[in-house]
Amino acid sequence: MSFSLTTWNINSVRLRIDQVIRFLGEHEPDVLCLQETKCPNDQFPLAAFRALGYQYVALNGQKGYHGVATLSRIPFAETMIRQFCDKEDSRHLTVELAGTGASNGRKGLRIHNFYVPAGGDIPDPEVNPRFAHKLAFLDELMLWNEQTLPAERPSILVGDLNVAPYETDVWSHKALLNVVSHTPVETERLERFRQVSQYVDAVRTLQPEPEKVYTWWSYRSPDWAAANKGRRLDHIWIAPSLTPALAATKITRETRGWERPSDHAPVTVTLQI
DNA sequence: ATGACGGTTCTTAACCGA
Repeated sequence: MSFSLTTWNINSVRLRIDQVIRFLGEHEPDVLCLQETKCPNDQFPLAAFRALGYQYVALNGQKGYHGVATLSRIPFAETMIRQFCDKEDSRHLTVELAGTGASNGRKGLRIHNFYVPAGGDIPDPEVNPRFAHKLAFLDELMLWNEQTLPAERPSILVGDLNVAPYETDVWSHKALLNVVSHTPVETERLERFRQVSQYVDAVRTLQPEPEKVYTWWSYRSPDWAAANKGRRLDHIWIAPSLTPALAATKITRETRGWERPSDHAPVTVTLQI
């Protein structure tokens, strides 16, 4: 059976609901994980998703900022939200898919949806509290990992991790070394977390370095497609037990060219389970 | 070539994103 999942930082789900619906109609992933929904839960545009068969919805939204949502054609056995850094912000949501575990003695498939703090402008935690928050969030992810033991159950970790970890994840490694999202203190933390948790970077498995791979292009670039000064900030990591099932990954760059787009492109993984 | 932008808010300027 084929299973596909898309992660997309939509930068306001209400403003871009028509684009989300268009994407779902064209690509039909089984599960969609959104970040930066910027939408309180009671204002989430549920009807549009239900009409396309995404009946199962888990929300962690707040007003104005951040916000994650997971929409699915497969029922959930469980949903979980964890707070990070003792803040009330909406940056995490885990769902466990029903029918993927207990009946045959296995642990169910969990999907972890994250929106890691952006980190502000100055890459110095001493003078920039946002960067300090980002580093603390990445440190806390390591502790979270020890409780969830992703190597021991089928799981997928996705989201806007706001870090471009490898040299060919940015348009210029040299130019961005001191730019938030690609500084060594961030990239080393993220890579350490991934390695300790034993997650496999699905996109880089199928598009290994040194190929340049991006998922985000700044709004400020006047000709984003020609300049192509992107970064790979959005990620899909799969548990080691799922790697034999990894069939395809796709970054749908064309949505960045739609009218009034998100600055992030959707990233999709397909597994043959 | 980190901005020439774009989102939200008890809006009309401030804040945040990355």
